[in-house]
Amino acid sequence: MNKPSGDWSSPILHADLDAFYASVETLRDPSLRGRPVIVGGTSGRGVVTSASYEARRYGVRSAMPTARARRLCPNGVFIPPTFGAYIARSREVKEVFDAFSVAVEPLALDEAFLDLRRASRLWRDPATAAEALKDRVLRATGLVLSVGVAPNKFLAKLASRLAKPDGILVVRADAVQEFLAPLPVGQLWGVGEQTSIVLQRLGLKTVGDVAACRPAVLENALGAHGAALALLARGCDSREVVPGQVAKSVGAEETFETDLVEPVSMLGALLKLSDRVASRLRGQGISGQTISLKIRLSTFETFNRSRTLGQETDSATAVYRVAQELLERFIDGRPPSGCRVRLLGVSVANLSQWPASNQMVFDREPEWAAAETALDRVRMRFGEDALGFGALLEDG
DNA sequence: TCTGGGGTCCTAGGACCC
DNA sequence: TCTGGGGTCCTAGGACCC
Repeated sequence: MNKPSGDWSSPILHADLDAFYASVETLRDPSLRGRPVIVGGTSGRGVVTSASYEARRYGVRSAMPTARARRLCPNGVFIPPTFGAYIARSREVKEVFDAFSVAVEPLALDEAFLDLRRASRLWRDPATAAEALKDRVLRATGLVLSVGVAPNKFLAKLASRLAKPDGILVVRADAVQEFLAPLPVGQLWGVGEQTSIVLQRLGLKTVGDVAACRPAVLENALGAHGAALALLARGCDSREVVPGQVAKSVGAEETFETDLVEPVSMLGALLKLSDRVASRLRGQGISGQTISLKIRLSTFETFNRSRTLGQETDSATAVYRVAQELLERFIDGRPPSGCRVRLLGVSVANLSQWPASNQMVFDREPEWAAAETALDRVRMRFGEDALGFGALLEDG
Protein backbone atom coordinates (compact mmCIF):
# COMPACT_ATOMS: atom_id res chain seq x y z
CA MET A 1 0.00 0.00 0.00
CA ASN A 2 2.94 2.33 0.50
CA LYS A 3 2.99 5.04 -2.11
CA PRO A 4 6.40 6.10 -3.30
CA SER A 5 7.59 8.75 -0.89
CA GLY A 6 8.30 12.23 -2.28
CA ASP A 7 9.61 15.29 -0.47
CA TRP A 8 8.18 15.41 3.07
CA SER A 9 10.28 18.30 4.39
CA SER A 10 7.18 20.56 4.31
CA PRO A 11 4.37 18.64 6.02
CA ILE A 12 2.27 21.53 7.44
CA LEU A 13 -0.72 22.80 5.46
CA HIS A 14 -2.55 26.06 6.03
CA ALA A 15 -5.94 25.93 4.34
CA ASP A 16 -7.79 29.21 3.84
CA LEU A 17 -11.14 29.65 2.06
CA ASP A 18 -11.19 32.45 -0.53
CA ALA A 19 -13.46 35.44 0.26
CA PHE A 20 -15.37 33.11 2.57
CA TYR A 21 -18.47 35.11 3.61
CA ALA A 22 -18.95 36.57 0.14
CA SER A 23 -18.56 33.09 -1.40
CA VAL A 24 -21.17 31.62 0.96
CA GLU A 25 -23.60 34.39 0.01
CA THR A 26 -23.02 33.55 -3.66
CA LEU A 27 -23.80 29.89 -2.98
CA ARG A 28 -27.00 30.95 -1.23
CA ASP A 29 -27.98 33.11 -4.19
CA PRO A 30 -26.32 31.94 -7.41
CA SER A 31 -27.50 35.05 -9.27
CA LEU A 32 -24.67 36.86 -7.41
CA ARG A 33 -22.01 34.86 -9.24
CA GLY A 34 -19.53 37.12 -11.01
CA ARG A 35 -20.84 40.25 -9.30
CA PRO A 36 -19.09 42.46 -6.75
CA VAL A 37 -20.45 41.04 -3.47
CA ILE A 38 -19.65 42.94 -0.28
CA VAL A 39 -20.60 41.47 3.10
CA GLY A 40 -20.59 43.84 6.04
CA GLY A 41 -22.50 46.04 8.41
CA THR A 42 -25.00 48.07 6.41
CA SER A 43 -25.69 50.62 9.16
CA GLY A 44 -23.97 53.99 9.11
CA ARG A 45 -21.14 52.63 11.23
CA GLY A 46 -20.64 49.27 9.55
CA VAL A 47 -17.43 47.94 8.04
CA VAL A 48 -16.71 45.39 5.31
CA THR A 49 -16.07 41.88 6.60
CA SER A 50 -15.63 40.15 3.26
CA ALA A 51 -15.51 41.19 -0.39
CA SER A 52 -15.60 39.02 -3.52
CA TYR A 53 -12.64 39.30 -5.86
CA GLU A 54 -14.88 41.23 -8.29
CA ALA A 55 -15.43 43.84 -5.53
CA ARG A 56 -11.74 43.94 -4.66
CA ARG A 57 -11.03 45.18 -8.17
CA TYR A 58 -12.72 48.42 -7.12
CA GLY A 59 -10.39 48.72 -4.16
CA VAL A 60 -12.84 47.36 -1.59
CA ARG A 61 -11.09 45.65 1.34
CA SER A 62 -11.98 43.99 4.64
CA ALA A 63 -12.29 46.35 7.63
CA MET A 64 -13.02 49.31 5.37
CA PRO A 65 -16.06 51.38 6.41
CA THR A 66 -19.06 50.27 4.34
CA ALA A 67 -19.79 53.90 3.46
CA ARG A 68 -16.43 54.14 1.75
CA ALA A 69 -16.95 50.82 -0.04
CA ARG A 70 -20.24 52.19 -1.43
CA ARG A 71 -18.41 55.17 -2.87
CA LEU A 72 -15.73 52.96 -4.42
CA CYS A 73 -18.18 50.39 -5.77
CA PRO A 74 -21.65 51.91 -6.27
CA ASN A 75 -22.80 48.84 -8.24
CA GLY A 76 -21.79 46.45 -5.44
CA VAL A 77 -24.25 44.05 -3.85
CA PHE A 78 -24.15 44.90 -0.13
CA ILE A 79 -25.27 42.11 2.19
CA PRO A 80 -25.40 42.04 6.02
CA PRO A 81 -23.61 38.98 7.44
CA THR A 82 -25.59 35.80 8.11
CA PHE A 83 -23.35 34.04 10.61
CA GLY A 84 -25.51 30.96 10.93
CA ALA A 85 -24.85 30.13 7.26
CA TYR A 86 -21.10 30.69 7.66
CA ILE A 87 -20.92 28.46 10.72
CA ALA A 88 -22.83 25.70 8.91
CA ARG A 89 -20.52 25.83 5.86
CA SER A 90 -17.49 26.00 8.10
CA ARG A 91 -18.59 22.74 9.78
CA GLU A 92 -18.90 21.04 6.39
CA VAL A 93 -15.39 22.12 5.47
CA LYS A 94 -14.08 20.98 8.86
CA GLU A 95 -15.51 17.51 8.17
CA VAL A 96 -13.51 17.31 4.96
CA PHE A 97 -10.37 18.40 6.86
CA ASP A 98 -10.96 15.86 9.62
CA ALA A 99 -11.26 13.04 7.10
CA PHE A 100 -7.89 14.16 5.78
CA SER A 101 -5.72 14.47 8.86
CA VAL A 102 -5.94 13.55 12.53
CA ALA A 103 -4.29 16.86 13.41
CA VAL A 104 -6.53 19.76 12.35
CA GLU A 105 -6.35 23.05 14.24
CA PRO A 106 -9.02 25.59 13.22
CA LEU A 107 -7.94 29.24 13.51
CA ALA A 108 -11.18 30.87 12.41
CA LEU A 109 -14.35 29.90 10.51
CA ASP A 110 -12.44 30.02 7.22
CA GLU A 111 -8.99 28.65 8.02
CA ALA A 112 -7.16 25.77 9.65
CA PHE A 113 -3.78 24.12 9.99
CA LEU A 114 -3.35 20.47 9.05
CA ASP A 115 -0.31 18.44 10.08
CA LEU A 116 0.22 15.70 7.50
CA ARG A 117 3.19 13.98 9.14
CA ARG A 118 1.08 11.02 10.21
CA ALA A 119 -0.50 10.71 6.76
CA SER A 120 2.75 10.35 4.83
CA ARG A 121 1.81 6.86 3.61
CA LEU A 122 -1.40 8.09 2.02
CA TRP A 123 0.11 10.71 -0.26
CA ARG A 124 3.13 10.91 -2.49
CA ASP A 125 3.95 14.32 -1.02
CA PRO A 126 2.15 17.20 0.77
CA ALA A 127 1.64 19.16 -2.47
CA THR A 128 -0.30 16.24 -3.94
CA ALA A 129 -2.35 16.10 -0.75
CA ALA A 130 -3.06 19.83 -1.01
CA GLU A 131 -4.41 19.35 -4.56
CA ALA A 132 -6.71 16.61 -3.32
CA LEU A 133 -7.86 18.72 -0.36
CA LYS A 134 -8.82 21.64 -2.62
CA ASP A 135 -10.70 19.28 -4.88
CA ARG A 136 -12.61 17.59 -2.05
CA VAL A 137 -13.61 20.88 -0.44
CA LEU A 138 -14.85 22.23 -3.76
CA ARG A 139 -16.88 19.11 -4.50
CA ALA A 140 -18.32 18.84 -0.99
CA THR A 141 -19.17 22.51 -0.43
CA GLY A 142 -18.69 24.53 -3.63
CA LEU A 143 -16.09 26.66 -1.84
CA VAL A 144 -12.66 27.53 -3.20
CA LEU A 145 -9.65 26.89 -0.98
CA SER A 146 -6.10 28.20 -1.14
CA VAL A 147 -3.38 26.16 0.52
CA GLY A 148 0.09 26.94 1.82
CA VAL A 149 2.47 24.00 2.24
CA ALA A 150 5.55 24.57 4.39
CA PRO A 151 7.82 23.20 7.13
CA ASN A 152 5.97 25.08 9.89
CA LYS A 153 2.82 26.98 10.78
CA PHE A 154 4.11 30.49 10.20
CA LEU A 155 5.46 29.72 6.73
CA ALA A 156 2.36 27.75 5.76
CA LYS A 157 0.11 30.65 6.70
CA LEU A 158 2.25 33.09 4.78
CA ALA A 159 2.24 30.75 1.77
CA SER A 160 -1.55 30.38 1.67
CA ARG A 161 -1.94 34.17 1.71
CA LEU A 162 0.42 34.48 -1.26
CA ALA A 163 -1.27 31.55 -3.04
CA LYS A 164 -4.66 33.32 -3.17
CA PRO A 165 -6.91 33.13 -4.96
CA ASP A 166 -7.50 29.47 -5.80
CA GLY A 167 -3.86 28.44 -5.48
CA ILE A 168 -1.30 26.24 -3.81
CA LEU A 169 2.11 27.50 -2.78
CA VAL A 170 4.80 25.13 -1.56
CA VAL A 171 7.71 26.48 0.47
CA ARG A 172 10.45 23.85 0.42
CA ALA A 173 12.58 23.53 3.53
CA ASP A 174 15.72 24.30 1.51
CA ALA A 175 14.21 27.46 -0.02
CA VAL A 176 12.93 29.25 3.09
CA GLN A 177 15.44 32.10 3.11
CA GLU A 178 14.93 33.06 -0.54
CA PHE A 179 11.18 32.91 -0.01
CA LEU A 180 11.21 35.16 3.07
CA ALA A 181 13.96 37.68 2.49
CA PRO A 182 12.30 40.00 -0.08
CA LEU A 183 8.88 40.17 1.65
CA PRO A 184 7.92 43.42 3.43
CA VAL A 185 8.00 43.26 7.27
CA GLY A 186 4.21 43.62 7.40
CA GLN A 187 3.95 40.01 6.16
CA LEU A 188 5.41 38.72 9.45
CA TRP A 189 2.79 37.28 11.78
CA GLY A 190 2.22 39.80 14.55
CA VAL A 191 3.54 42.84 12.71
CA GLY A 192 0.77 45.40 12.40
CA GLU A 193 0.75 49.15 12.20
CA GLN A 194 2.55 49.89 15.48
CA THR A 195 5.28 47.28 15.12
CA SER A 196 5.86 48.37 11.51
CA ILE A 197 6.55 51.89 12.74
CA VAL A 198 9.15 50.63 15.22
CA LEU A 199 10.81 48.43 12.60
CA GLN A 200 10.81 51.30 10.12
CA ARG A 201 12.61 53.46 12.69
CA LEU A 202 15.26 50.75 12.97
CA GLY A 203 15.65 50.93 9.19
CA LEU A 204 14.17 47.47 8.65
CA LYS A 205 11.93 47.22 5.58
CA THR A 206 12.03 43.58 4.52
CA VAL A 207 11.92 40.28 6.35
CA GLY A 208 15.52 39.80 5.22
CA ASP A 209 16.46 43.04 7.01
CA VAL A 210 14.86 41.75 10.21
CA ALA A 211 16.66 38.39 9.88
CA ALA A 212 19.98 40.21 9.52
CA CYS A 213 19.33 42.37 12.59
CA ARG A 214 20.86 41.31 15.93
CA PRO A 215 18.08 39.68 18.04
CA ALA A 216 19.16 41.76 21.04
CA VAL A 217 18.36 44.96 19.11
CA LEU A 218 14.87 43.69 18.29
CA GLU A 219 14.29 42.52 21.84
CA ASN A 220 15.41 45.86 23.18
CA ALA A 221 12.94 47.72 20.93
CA LEU A 222 9.97 45.34 21.16
CA GLY A 223 10.44 43.08 24.18
CA ALA A 224 9.42 39.45 23.90
CA HIS A 225 7.65 40.29 20.66
CA GLY A 226 10.98 41.35 19.15
CA ALA A 227 12.64 38.10 20.18
CA ALA A 228 9.80 36.18 18.51
CA LEU A 229 10.13 38.23 15.32
CA ALA A 230 13.85 37.48 15.14
CA LEU A 231 12.97 33.78 14.96
CA LEU A 232 10.09 34.16 12.50
CA ALA A 233 12.20 36.28 10.16
CA ARG A 234 14.63 33.34 9.96
CA GLY A 235 11.74 31.00 9.20
CA CYS A 236 11.88 29.36 12.65
CA ASP A 237 8.57 28.42 14.28
CA SER A 238 8.34 25.43 16.58
CA ARG A 239 4.63 25.64 17.43
CA GLU A 240 2.78 22.37 16.98
CA VAL A 241 -0.56 21.90 15.29
CA VAL A 242 -2.87 21.38 18.28
CA PRO A 243 -6.37 20.03 17.63
CA GLY A 244 -9.33 20.63 19.94
CA GLN A 245 -8.39 24.01 21.42
CA VAL A 246 -10.97 25.38 23.84
CA ALA A 247 -12.05 29.00 24.03
CA LYS A 248 -10.55 31.19 26.77
CA SER A 249 -13.27 33.82 26.73
CA VAL A 250 -16.74 34.35 25.35
CA GLY A 251 -18.02 37.84 24.65
CA ALA A 252 -20.56 39.97 22.84
CA GLU A 253 -20.36 43.64 21.93
CA GLU A 254 -22.34 46.17 19.98
CA THR A 255 -21.58 49.47 18.34
CA PHE A 256 -24.71 51.58 18.46
CA GLU A 257 -26.13 53.35 15.47
CA THR A 258 -26.05 56.56 17.51
CA ASP A 259 -24.17 57.11 20.77
CA LEU A 260 -26.03 56.29 23.97
CA VAL A 261 -26.29 59.05 26.56
CA GLU A 262 -29.10 57.80 28.80
CA PRO A 263 -28.02 55.28 31.47
CA VAL A 264 -31.32 53.44 31.06
CA SER A 265 -30.59 52.65 27.42
CA MET A 266 -27.06 51.54 28.33
CA LEU A 267 -28.47 49.13 30.92
CA GLY A 268 -30.95 47.81 28.36
CA ALA A 269 -28.05 47.09 26.00
CA LEU A 270 -26.07 45.43 28.80
CA LEU A 271 -28.98 43.12 29.54
CA LYS A 272 -29.18 41.98 25.92
CA LEU A 273 -25.40 41.47 25.73
CA SER A 274 -25.32 39.57 29.04
CA ASP A 275 -28.10 37.31 27.82
CA ARG A 276 -26.30 36.60 24.55
CA VAL A 277 -23.05 35.73 26.31
CA ALA A 278 -24.69 33.55 28.96
CA SER A 279 -26.72 31.66 26.34
CA ARG A 280 -23.57 30.88 24.43
CA LEU A 281 -21.79 29.73 27.59
CA ARG A 282 -24.63 27.33 28.39
CA GLY A 283 -24.77 26.19 24.77
CA GLN A 284 -21.13 25.12 25.06
CA GLY A 285 -21.49 23.67 28.54
CA ILE A 286 -19.02 26.10 30.09
CA SER A 287 -19.07 28.75 32.80
CA GLY A 288 -16.65 31.46 33.84
CA GLN A 289 -15.43 33.49 36.78
CA THR A 290 -14.28 36.83 35.37
CA ILE A 291 -16.81 39.28 33.95
CA SER A 292 -15.52 42.17 31.82
CA LEU A 293 -17.25 45.28 30.61
CA LYS A 294 -15.92 47.13 27.57
CA ILE A 295 -16.85 50.76 27.01
CA ARG A 296 -15.98 52.82 23.95
CA LEU A 297 -16.83 56.50 24.05
CA SER A 298 -17.68 58.77 21.12
CA THR A 299 -14.03 59.86 21.21
CA PHE A 300 -13.08 56.21 20.47
CA GLU A 301 -11.29 56.00 23.83
CA THR A 302 -11.81 52.45 25.02
CA PHE A 303 -11.95 51.20 28.62
CA ASN A 304 -12.18 47.78 30.19
CA ARG A 305 -13.45 47.07 33.69
CA SER A 306 -13.54 43.58 35.11
CA ARG A 307 -14.33 41.66 38.25
CA THR A 308 -13.48 38.12 39.24
CA LEU A 309 -16.17 36.34 41.21
CA GLY A 310 -15.70 33.79 43.97
CA GLN A 311 -17.42 31.18 41.80
CA GLU A 312 -18.22 30.42 38.19
CA THR A 313 -21.41 31.45 36.50
CA ASP A 314 -23.30 30.97 33.26
CA SER A 315 -26.31 32.98 34.35
CA ALA A 316 -27.35 36.06 32.39
CA THR A 317 -28.63 37.82 35.50
CA ALA A 318 -25.37 37.22 37.37
CA VAL A 319 -23.35 38.50 34.40
CA TYR A 320 -25.69 41.46 34.02
CA ARG A 321 -25.48 42.46 37.68
CA VAL A 322 -21.70 42.64 37.59
CA ALA A 323 -21.67 44.49 34.25
CA GLN A 324 -24.24 46.94 35.61
CA GLU A 325 -22.14 47.69 38.71
CA LEU A 326 -18.99 48.13 36.65
CA LEU A 327 -20.81 50.52 34.30
CA GLU A 328 -22.34 52.57 37.10
CA ARG A 329 -18.99 52.91 38.82
CA PHE A 330 -17.39 53.96 35.54
CA ILE A 331 -20.04 56.62 34.87
CA ASP A 332 -19.78 57.95 38.44
CA GLY A 333 -16.09 58.58 37.89
CA ARG A 334 -16.62 60.67 34.75
CA PRO A 335 -17.73 64.27 34.27
CA PRO A 336 -21.50 64.38 33.62
CA SER A 337 -21.03 65.44 30.00
CA GLY A 338 -18.25 62.95 29.33
CA CYS A 339 -20.25 59.82 28.65
CA ARG A 340 -21.39 59.48 25.08
CA VAL A 341 -21.16 55.72 24.63
CA ARG A 342 -20.43 54.35 21.18
CA LEU A 343 -19.97 50.70 22.10
CA LEU A 344 -20.65 48.37 25.00
CA GLY A 345 -19.31 44.84 25.35
CA VAL A 346 -19.64 42.05 27.91
CA SER A 347 -17.34 39.07 28.13
CA VAL A 348 -16.69 36.15 30.45
CA ALA A 349 -13.26 34.60 30.97
CA ASN A 350 -11.57 32.15 33.34
CA LEU A 351 -13.70 29.46 31.76
CA SER A 352 -14.13 25.86 32.78
CA GLN A 353 -16.25 22.95 31.66
CA TRP A 354 -19.37 22.27 33.59
CA PRO A 355 -19.14 19.54 36.18
CA ALA A 356 -20.52 16.30 34.78
CA SER A 357 -23.34 16.33 37.33
CA ASN A 358 -24.73 19.56 35.90
CA GLN A 359 -24.55 18.19 32.39
CA MET A 360 -26.68 15.25 33.51
CA VAL A 361 -29.30 17.65 34.81
CA PHE A 362 -29.14 19.43 31.49
CA ASP A 363 -29.68 16.17 29.62
CA ARG A 364 -32.57 15.08 31.81
CA GLU A 365 -34.42 18.39 31.83
CA PRO A 366 -34.00 20.24 28.59
CA GLU A 367 -37.11 22.32 29.25
CA TRP A 368 -35.46 23.68 32.37
CA ALA A 369 -32.40 24.64 30.36
CA ALA A 370 -34.48 26.25 27.64
CA ALA A 371 -36.28 28.51 30.12
CA GLU A 372 -33.06 29.55 31.71
CA THR A 373 -32.17 32.65 29.73
CA ALA A 374 -32.17 35.93 31.58
CA LEU A 375 -34.73 37.50 29.31
CA ASP A 376 -37.11 34.70 30.19
CA ARG A 377 -36.46 35.30 33.85
CA VAL A 378 -37.10 38.99 33.40
CA ARG A 379 -40.35 38.27 31.60
CA MET A 380 -41.40 35.92 34.38
CA ARG A 381 -40.63 38.49 37.07
CA PHE A 382 -41.83 41.67 35.43
CA GLY A 383 -43.98 40.65 32.49
CA GLU A 384 -43.45 41.67 28.90
CA ASP A 385 -43.29 45.35 29.91
CA ALA A 386 -39.92 44.67 31.44
CA LEU A 387 -38.47 44.60 27.95
CA GLY A 388 -38.60 48.36 28.19
CA PHE A 389 -36.21 47.68 31.09
CA GLY A 390 -37.74 50.33 33.37
CA ALA A 391 -38.80 47.70 35.90
CA LEU A 392 -35.27 46.37 36.20
CA LEU A 393 -33.94 49.74 37.16
CA GLU A 394 -36.53 50.16 39.95
CA ASP A 395 -35.44 46.78 41.22
CA GLY A 396 -31.82 48.03 41.27
C1' DT B 1 -11.81 57.16 5.25
C1' DC B 2 -14.06 58.10 10.86
C1' DT B 3 -13.05 53.47 12.29
C1' DG B 4 -17.33 45.79 13.41
C1' DG B 5 -17.30 41.83 16.22
C1' DG B 6 -15.17 37.72 17.49
C1' DG B 7 -11.08 36.51 19.75
C1' DT B 8 -5.60 35.80 21.50
C1' DC B 9 -1.44 37.17 23.81
C1' DC B 10 1.72 40.32 26.35
C1' DT B 11 3.02 43.88 29.83
C1' DA B 12 3.01 46.22 34.09
C1' DG B 13 1.67 47.58 38.65
C1' DG B 14 -0.34 46.45 43.04
C1' DA B 15 -2.09 43.23 46.55
C1' DC B 16 -1.10 39.49 49.07
C1' DC B 17 1.34 35.45 50.92
C1' DC B 18 5.29 33.06 52.83
C1' DT C 1 12.28 52.09 61.60
C1' DC C 2 14.25 53.42 56.81
C1' DT C 3 12.73 48.50 54.28
C1' DG C 4 14.13 41.08 51.20
C1' DG C 5 12.70 38.43 47.60
C1' DG C 6 9.95 35.13 45.06
C1' DG C 7 5.52 33.68 43.43
C1' DT C 8 0.71 34.22 42.15
C1' DC C 9 -3.51 36.51 41.27
C1' DC C 10 -6.07 40.45 39.69
C1' DT C 11 -6.86 44.54 36.87
C1' DA C 12 -6.12 47.66 32.94
C1' DG C 13 -4.37 48.67 28.59
C1' DG C 14 -2.73 47.69 24.07
C1' DA C 15 -1.25 45.23 19.75
C1' DC C 16 -2.68 42.02 16.69
C1' DC C 17 -5.42 38.46 13.91
C1' DC C 18 -9.49 37.19 10.79
